[in-house]
Amino acid sequence: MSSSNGDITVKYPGGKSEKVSPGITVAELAAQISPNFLNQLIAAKVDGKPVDLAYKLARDVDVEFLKPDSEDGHEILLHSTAHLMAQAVKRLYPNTQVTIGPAIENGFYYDFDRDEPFTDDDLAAIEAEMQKIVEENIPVQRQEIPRNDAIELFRSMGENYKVEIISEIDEKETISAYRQGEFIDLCRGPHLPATGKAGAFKLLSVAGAYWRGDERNKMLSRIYGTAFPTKKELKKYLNMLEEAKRRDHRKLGKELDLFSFHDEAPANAFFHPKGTTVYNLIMDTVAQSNLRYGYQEVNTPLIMNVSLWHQSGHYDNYRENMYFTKVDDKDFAVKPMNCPGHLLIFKSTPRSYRDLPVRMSEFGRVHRHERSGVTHGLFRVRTFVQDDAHIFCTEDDIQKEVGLVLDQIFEIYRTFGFDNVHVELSTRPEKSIGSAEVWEKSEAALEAVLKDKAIEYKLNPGDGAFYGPKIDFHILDSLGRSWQCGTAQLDFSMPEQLGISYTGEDGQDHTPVMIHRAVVGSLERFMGILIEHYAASFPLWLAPIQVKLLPIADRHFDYTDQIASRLLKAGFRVEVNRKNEKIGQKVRQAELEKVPVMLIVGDKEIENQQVSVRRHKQGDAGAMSLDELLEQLLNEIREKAH
RNA sequence: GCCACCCUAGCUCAGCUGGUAGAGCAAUGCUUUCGUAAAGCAUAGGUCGUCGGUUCGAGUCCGACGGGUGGCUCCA
Repeated sequence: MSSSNGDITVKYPGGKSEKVSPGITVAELAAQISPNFLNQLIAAKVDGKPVDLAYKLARDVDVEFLKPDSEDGHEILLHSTAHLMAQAVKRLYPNTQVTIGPAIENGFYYDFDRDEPFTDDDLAAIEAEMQKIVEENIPVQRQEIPRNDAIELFRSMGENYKVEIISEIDEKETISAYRQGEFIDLCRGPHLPATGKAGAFKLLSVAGAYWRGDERNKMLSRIYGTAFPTKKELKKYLNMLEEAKRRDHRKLGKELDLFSFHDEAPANAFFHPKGTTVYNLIMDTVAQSNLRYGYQEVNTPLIMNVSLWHQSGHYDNYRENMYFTKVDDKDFAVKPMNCPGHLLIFKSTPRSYRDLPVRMSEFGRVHRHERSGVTHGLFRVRTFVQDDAHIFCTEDDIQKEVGLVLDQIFEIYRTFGFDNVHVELSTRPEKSIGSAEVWEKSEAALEAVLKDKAIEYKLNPGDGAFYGPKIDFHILDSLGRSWQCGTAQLDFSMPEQLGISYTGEDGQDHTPVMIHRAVVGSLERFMGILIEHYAASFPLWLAPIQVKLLPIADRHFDYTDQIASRLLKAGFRVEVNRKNEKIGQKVRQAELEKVPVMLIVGDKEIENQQVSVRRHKQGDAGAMSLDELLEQLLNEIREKAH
């Protein structure tokens, strides 16, 4: 589509355009602006498609130049660094087969097939070899190869995985490979123009991974790494990883005596007194809120006859994750979810439309047998308590009820210091039950709620549960990590399955809609998230020990005890440090324990009938009377200040 | 479940190529009674995850089991 004089038109994102001769490469185009500009580029997008700098323009196109600090550019940088690593691996370990090596969020990986899997100790050598290849500054060249030639090429190199991949590529697609020196890899591209363009990189870990993620396939050896345009950015990322490690709830949980794990009950948390305090505070916060939002709390058995689980469908769909037991020769199951129990309660009495909506909540302990390799601290355990609830209502109530659920969820997240929440709406999956009409209606209802409340959300088409669409809530913690916690799911299936009904205005029986909802989800997991979010420096209202009293010398014990007992009576969680230590050491201990308020008591305080206040991480806050302090602290707690 | 790595005192960790355990912190005792992130001295504490094997001899080598850590969707 070139113009009459043979030139083609190139349009840039800013709206500017120019005419150039066909056949010009992206690099040449950039060089016209300035050689220095070209030097900053690593690739480009032509008509929205990422291409190499060597890409030749043949017709009128939109061109966007890519630097490595853009999102698309960074992805290319990561991908090229993966190739760089593969080249280094092939140099060091020639009888290794390469498989795939994509860019991922925050990094890249490459899977290798090798008799001897890689260990952490190999990483340094591979990194050094990568650095050498960067210094060699080898040009990276794209080659388009006819299908059969490509198969022949990779077969002759003994790269059987590549051959397998090629044979699965769509007939219509062009097959391309990228060569850098002696290394050639099947790849769609684009890539950096030369290895010298690689930024700062680091190899992070090795892991096993199945070929194509399928556990029936061979286990390959995967190396993870990351790369950034500059050393500074790499360092920033590595610091963030260090910070995450420092905040790891498993580490802090042990250090601060919150909980422990034992071989006698793998992947099940034992909460110590301090951990139990935080755990109960989370539960109380939700329970209080539930009351305000019109929920009625219930309590259902842990173990129920297996027939119930046949009825609910859990036996067929969830059996692998359930615990079973035999009592009096009858088969029972330990509940993995609370819904069937709630349905039994609903069913236990005749219900009228006047009773709806029924909002039934339970802090229900569930047991799920997670596979041994997937458990992780408090984040993934085999028994946990859900702040579960089920709302039974009519189809017309859906919008209003879901609206209330949303309000409550946002309110509670704010209380815990999470202001940044992502919302996702998932719609009908391919495998689903229920009529198209009901699905449309309920999806529309959920969407209407979100629009009505002007909540931004991401749509996940086809990601809903088989029984209904859902809204998921992800909170962002202080390190910017995202955690899925709350959920609101519509369910048209289970009420019918268990035969629950209410009498309508028309005197007929109707099946109510059920909304499953959880705010914090798993209390265990939420506590883990909270620990990492606050780095265990909990706000006053959540801290397991709120006030630590630090007498200067033994003769101050009596006055200290008086203060302590007054604080206890006012409802505070208090400890006194009676060790034979200097005040500096007592302060240090209290700081390490992350106690929000330290009270130093000595001769001066006794004489003035005061306490000297020190706040965690802030330092000396001066002396004041106990009454003054109490007012301050009680106020802070009432507001649940962060 | 699968792959790699790890398991030594309450905690964090030393212990080289096998010769039968060590530090710091914590704990306890004594001295000290001290003003906002570590006082001094002393004492006690481990069948080196469990079981089996190799060896004259195993924390150390081999195997099984238990527990843990990082991974196992992100498709050349």
